[in-house]
Amino acid sequence: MDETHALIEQRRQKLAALRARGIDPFANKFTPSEGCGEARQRYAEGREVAVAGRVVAHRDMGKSQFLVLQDQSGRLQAYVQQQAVGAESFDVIKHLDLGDFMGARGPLFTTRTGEVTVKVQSFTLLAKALRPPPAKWHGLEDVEIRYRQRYLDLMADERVRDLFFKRSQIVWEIRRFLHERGYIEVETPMMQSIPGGAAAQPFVTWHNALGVQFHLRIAIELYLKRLLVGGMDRVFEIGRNFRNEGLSRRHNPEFTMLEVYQAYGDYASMMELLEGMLAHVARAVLGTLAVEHRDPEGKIVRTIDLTPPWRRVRYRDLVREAAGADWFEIGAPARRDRALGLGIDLAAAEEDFEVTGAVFEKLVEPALIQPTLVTHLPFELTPLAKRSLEDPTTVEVFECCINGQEIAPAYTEQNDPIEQRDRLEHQAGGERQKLDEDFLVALEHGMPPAGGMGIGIDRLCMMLLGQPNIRDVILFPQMKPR
RNA sequence: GGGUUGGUAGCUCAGUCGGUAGAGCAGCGGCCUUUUAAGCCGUUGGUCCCGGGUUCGAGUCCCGGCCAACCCA
Repeated sequence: MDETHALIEQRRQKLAALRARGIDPFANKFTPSEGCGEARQRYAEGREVAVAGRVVAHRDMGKSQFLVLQDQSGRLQAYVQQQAVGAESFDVIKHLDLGDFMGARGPLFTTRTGEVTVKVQSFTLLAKALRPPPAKWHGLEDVEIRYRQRYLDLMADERVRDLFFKRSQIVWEIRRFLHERGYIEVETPMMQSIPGGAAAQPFVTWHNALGVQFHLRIAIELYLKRLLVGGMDRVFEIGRNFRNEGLSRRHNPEFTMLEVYQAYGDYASMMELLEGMLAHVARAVLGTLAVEHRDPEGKIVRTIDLTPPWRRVRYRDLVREAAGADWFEIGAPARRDRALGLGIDLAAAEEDFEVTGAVFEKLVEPALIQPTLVTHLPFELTPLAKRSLEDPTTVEVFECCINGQEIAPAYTEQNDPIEQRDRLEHQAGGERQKLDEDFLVALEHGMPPAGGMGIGIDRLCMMLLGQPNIRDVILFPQMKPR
């Protein structure tokens, strides 16, 4: 970031030299006939093209030069001969820097080595780069620069570009899948006076004109349910949630959530929706339902099979497998002791169900690599779901775990306004958190029975794209300010 | 918050037992009209993260700090 570095100074001098020769180093416009990658794909000997891109390679051969231009569609080599453009223009090309943008016109041909190339007849300098690009062929290794200056990471590493193109496709295919099934996409407030729908610390902000405190939303849920009340039977929203928590390999304070609600559905219909959706997305974006995760050396470390139907298993059965078949018979104090004996930190677990929850989180969830729908969760964990008719100590809920992480919880949504009020009051524990009265009033107007689901898009992308760190699927992950 | 590892040229990295700071790439100059990690010749470039200490002498050893990654909480 040194403003006076010699390399930057050199480029500034080149800029001044270009201007002195009457050349505008930042042209207003150049209209390509096609992308660089497209020109290469649609090769025809002698076809005239106009292409533009960043200069990512420059090979000076004396009286001729090779450049490689890169744009979003790919790369195309450009060949410039002195006799074709004249000595003066040739000298401009000769002193181009890596990172500069240029547009070029000319016919396509194939070199002796088989490379599709545009033979430059004329060119336009589009943008002079005043700073050198980071690396030529090893990509960018400094992770902090990769995240803080993601544009450098993107220009240096094709794999990173591909990753984020794929993320975009994943979100696009989710939207397509839901639209095709009659779900409509909505947008609801991110600034809420009473943040609800999850148990998490919110970010606080302030509205000057109203003179009131707002919170950034921690979940979308309560607003989408209001829309169910209003008659929007199939709705979804994809958007940012904010939770005031620490950062980790799998937590970013702002993260993208899909929430989807289906009137006259339940948690079981959400299972089918989820299985169908992820199978569709994997097929469309990856071309397979067998998602391969590789280590840095390229060796396959695991393969996740998304072929429906997925394993369905009860919460209690998984806990018994991990913590002993008699886990639920031994009593709360013994459970606590045994959990500690299993090496589980119970500092945050006050209630008995939280002890079991810690066992699930620390021992069960990380082992669920293949897609698993965990059902019959204890009702204490989820105040917004309906109780199971067959076992009232559980709720009609599933948590979908893949790749050792919870990817999606889904409920049969609570639509009894009286029971809902009881549950929320109990969870709020008196003064600690204000109730969203407006939501409860909405429920009193009648909400159809419904299935609802939330999917963490970032974690979904981690799973589909084989990335172990959430920051590698978020373009600009949260960093401590410098 | 704890543990581990790391911080050296614009980038990627070496640096042995403590003995005057290195390579490749990039840059600059030269040669080369089908190269492609082009090649060949020459060359510029350093607060070795910061501050102390030990020593005749510290990139290297010791102490403290900052920053980062990973693991744990």
